[in-house]
Amino acid sequence: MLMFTDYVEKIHSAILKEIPDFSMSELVVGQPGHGDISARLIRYLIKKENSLIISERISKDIKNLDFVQDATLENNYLNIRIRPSFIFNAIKETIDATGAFPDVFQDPERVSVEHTSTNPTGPLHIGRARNSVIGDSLARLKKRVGYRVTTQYYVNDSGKQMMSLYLGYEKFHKGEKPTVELLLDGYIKTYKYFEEVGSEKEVEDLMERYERNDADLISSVRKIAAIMLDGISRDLSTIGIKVDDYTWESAFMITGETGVVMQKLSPYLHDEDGAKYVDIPGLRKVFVQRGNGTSLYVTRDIAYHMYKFSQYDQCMVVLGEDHKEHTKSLAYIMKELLGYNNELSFVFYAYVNLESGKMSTRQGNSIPMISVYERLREKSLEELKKRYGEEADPSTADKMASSSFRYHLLKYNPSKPITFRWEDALDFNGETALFIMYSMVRASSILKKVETSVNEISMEGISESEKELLLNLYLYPYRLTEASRNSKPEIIANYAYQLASKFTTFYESTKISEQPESIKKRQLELVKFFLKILEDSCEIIGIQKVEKL
RNA sequence: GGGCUCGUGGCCUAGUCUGGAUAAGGCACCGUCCUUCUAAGUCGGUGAUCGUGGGUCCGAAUCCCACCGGGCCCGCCA
Repeated sequence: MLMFTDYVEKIHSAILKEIPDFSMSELVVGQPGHGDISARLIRYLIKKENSLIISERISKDIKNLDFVQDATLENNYLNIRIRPSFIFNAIKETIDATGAFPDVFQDPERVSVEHTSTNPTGPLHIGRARNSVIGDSLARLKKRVGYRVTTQYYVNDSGKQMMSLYLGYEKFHKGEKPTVELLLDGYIKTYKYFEEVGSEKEVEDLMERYERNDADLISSVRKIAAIMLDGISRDLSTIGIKVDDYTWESAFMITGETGVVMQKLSPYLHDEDGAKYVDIPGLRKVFVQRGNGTSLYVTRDIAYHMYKFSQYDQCMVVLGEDHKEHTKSLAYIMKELLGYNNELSFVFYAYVNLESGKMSTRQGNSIPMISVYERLREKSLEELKKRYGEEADPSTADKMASSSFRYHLLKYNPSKPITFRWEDALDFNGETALFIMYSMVRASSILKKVETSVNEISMEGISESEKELLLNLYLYPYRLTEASRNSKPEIIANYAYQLASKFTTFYESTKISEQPESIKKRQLELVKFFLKILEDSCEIIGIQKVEKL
């Protein structure tokens, strides 16, 4: 829960005295051009005879509030300007007292955010990385607003893909030291081989053995999976992502949890040639057990969610949009058939495509996340060398690459497909992480170089660009709330850019070092607020702080 | 064929949930600004009947219907 001085709430209360059913959503905050907060009155006044009198009365009430500078009626909008000193102090008091704006109150709710969970059959490619980037930012966002968050990776080490990976190693590289490259090569060859012989029997046999708890096989497969998973975890760590919990899917088979699931579902099971399924209204049959008695993805996923529900109040899962149908079945089974009331929600994202079409690990035409990162890093270092020559700091290049990569995949609405283009990914101009980092550097630089001896802060002669910046800083808790409520970390990505942009406008219009002392003091404070809040939002979206660019 | 989803200047996007004041940015293009806290930047300009056609409404990019185009799903795969 976020704690801050909420002027919107105060205005809302004031309007409620005249219009008892006035909705909070009719208060528009931070829309440029029309006042800091605008009250949309039209809906409530349109049918009323005495609308003019009511709106005048509201206007008068609002003007009487101590924090309101001015309120004007235009086209059934009441445009309200807040006194800059009140916004300034609202931010300053919270930062001085707690070191952050807004302050946060720890929520007792335990939240699990599951992301990535890609089959360990190859290195992380940029499509899957979209999942990781969204998921990690979502987790950080939920944490920021006060939830107790744990991130989860569900390791699929028991399905068909995994068995094919194992088979590929056994068939094409047995005896060699298993590496990511070697395993991947075997995996691709195996799928080609299936096509050639027109049968997948070999892998089906493996799956059956696996589910019958063949200890040797399970341990061999896990060894192979662990090699791939290590690679994926390493890739994730280069972009600052660390997962708290890894849960191995095979665990639910070994411990017999899938059997428990079948037992609990038994009243709802139907039979079709020995295979078991449940009927879901509006959807089709959902099979939970094969004819040969082995379990299916849904079954194991149910077991996994039973486990998660025992530990968390709320479970969120980031998934590719192709899993939508699956999650409908899962949600129905968990709630309606098994009676769980824990909150279960999903964030779906559309795939990242190439200009040449889709990516596929099996077909070997995917772009590994790490190669994009490396290119970004090279370009960053190159640019740094242009500016600093041999003094260029390689660790800055790491931060530029990681931040750029994450921002590029996060800033879009997840439901929109992305076409990956190298020229876009490697662009450092415009709406990019670099612009945001650059504004951070400029602010840090001011704080290092400009000083003032006075303590009194004057609001005199505050400019439009300063007011704009101040207002946008104040908007942060509203954006956080909106982003968290809708599980949309991209709102914070857009906010950070907008904030950086407001700062840049202010920066270009004012030479702080040349201002009279009491104004300089105010502006230095403003720069401090900016840096504090920008860093706060950047922490969520994975943009790292640098001192020099 | 059925279901879901996306369609906003030449290109990439925000806004759509919760309808409301001149549709907000970036890239590219044209012009402007570095002896002054970092020009990866600034300021200004050109450029959009918000896929199409209907409907609801005082009011539609936003809601409803139909159609067109792209993506995804419709396995005893995951």
